[in-house]
Amino acid sequence: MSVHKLEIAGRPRGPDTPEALGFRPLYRQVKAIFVRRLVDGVWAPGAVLPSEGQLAAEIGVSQGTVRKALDELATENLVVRRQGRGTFVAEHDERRILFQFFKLAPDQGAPRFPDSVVLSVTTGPAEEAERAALDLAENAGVTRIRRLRSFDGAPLIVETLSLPQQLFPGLEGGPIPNNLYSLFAGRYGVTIASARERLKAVALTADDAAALGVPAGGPALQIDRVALSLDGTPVEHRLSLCLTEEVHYLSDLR
Amino acid sequence: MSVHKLEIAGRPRGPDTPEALGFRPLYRQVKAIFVRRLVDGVWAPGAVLPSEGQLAAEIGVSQGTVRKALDELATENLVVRRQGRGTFVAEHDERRILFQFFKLAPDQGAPRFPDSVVLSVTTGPAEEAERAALDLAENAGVTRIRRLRSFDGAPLIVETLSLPQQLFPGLEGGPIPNNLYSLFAGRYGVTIASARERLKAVALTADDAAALGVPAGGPALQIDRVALSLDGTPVEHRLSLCLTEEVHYLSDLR
DNA sequence: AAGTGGTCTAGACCACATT
DNA sequence: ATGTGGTCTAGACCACTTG
Repeated sequence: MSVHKLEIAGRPRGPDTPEALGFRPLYRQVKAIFVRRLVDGVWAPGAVLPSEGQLAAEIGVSQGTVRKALDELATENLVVRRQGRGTFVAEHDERRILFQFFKLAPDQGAPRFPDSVVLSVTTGPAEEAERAALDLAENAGVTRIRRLRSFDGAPLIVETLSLPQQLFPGLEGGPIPNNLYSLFAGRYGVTIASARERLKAVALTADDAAALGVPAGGPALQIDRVALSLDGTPVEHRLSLCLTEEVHYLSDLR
Repeated sequence: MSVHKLEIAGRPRGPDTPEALGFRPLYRQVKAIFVRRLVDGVWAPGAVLPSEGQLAAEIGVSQGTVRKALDELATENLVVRRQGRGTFVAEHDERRILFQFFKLAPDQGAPRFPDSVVLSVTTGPAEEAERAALDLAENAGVTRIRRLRSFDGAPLIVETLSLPQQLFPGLEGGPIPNNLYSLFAGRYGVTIASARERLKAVALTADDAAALGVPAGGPALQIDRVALSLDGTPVEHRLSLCLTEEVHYLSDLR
């Protein structure tokens, strides 16, 4: 059993607690403990967490406090709760990615995952834009993956990913699977937790148009994505160019 | 004081409760009561709700149950909670719209709200696409607003809104403010609660290009929005065409 | 000082899944 | 039957805002 230093030990907050540092509720401290376990891989994707009661007893708080911490993790899709079964570490299976990270859907028919063909994998020093997006040092290196993604053989997306070499060493050596986030988690212990996408409409360059097999100059949806890991570090930059004749990007505003 | 029929009166659920209808927690029933009050305008935008304790006493449940209902409403941005002050009905002020419903932001500089110039306001029978989007009957009428939106006089968006005449009678008569959602709430008692946007990259038609003051055929971001009211009814269809040279659409994936 | 939402606890019981 | 998460309650206390 591990030992944790909670800012507040037992029940009432002592008046000697430094109040200048701002108030931090117990359940957030507990949540931080859990996030740490996810980051460290103590709780690996797919695994079952101990029950609420066990966690409460271990850490020394009430079950309700553990519950509130787990509820927040569930809201952030880091954990999945299933009544009667238990609480599980979220996995990057195809379903989840389709739901959470892949917002392009066919105008007609059910959402699905495109096939991928890798066009090239290269390594080199990070460019200015990549360093900015990924928060890298000046001498950092990146691995770049360029690939074409299709529905039933019809080219849909041509995209270039930039990944920090330090985080994903040897990536350029092996095969590149279609589901990259699953690879990141399984081989490198890096869990993608969130992403921010910036969208523009652009005219296709000759190069990109050729890759997609369409005339140059036509409109394409450009998606500039930065994906963040569990601890908030940017770990992937991805520039996608999408043909949107029979496909759209879905954004729910709530 | 109003009277509510809760499926379960006191504390324990009797075994005679029809279980085939599925389980519906108390706090969701309470939440439904609150939503009804919002829909009916009993609680108008900007107003303060009674305190948790008062609501609990009135309805006959514990404060914790009221709290959970209010928490969900707060998550859905229907209500705003402020510690020490109270719980307020959410308003469609410019800040909220900018944060929740306007996802276009300048590449450089802080997010802001564009100016609008109304190009035309017309009424007529709903077309096929409008009926589908707004779930209208075959003989229903719509009011269409076409307007140009700009940053500092630089045209950014040309858009056409379609609104059910039945919901917004007389809309074509008066002036059209920049903040439509505020008008919907104030004049028609219709609160926009959520929206679904479908994005594509398209080539500008001669007509749209002329409105925007750019050459025809250039790329534009097409945003097809359907906005839903509190009770889930589609109440607005909006087709926007945006120049994204110096602006992007922001989408957070979490 | 008083009132509000926010946190934390302890305990009871319900719904769900598995054994 | 057992174990899990989910709901509901009651009460205490904390943090924040206002008079």
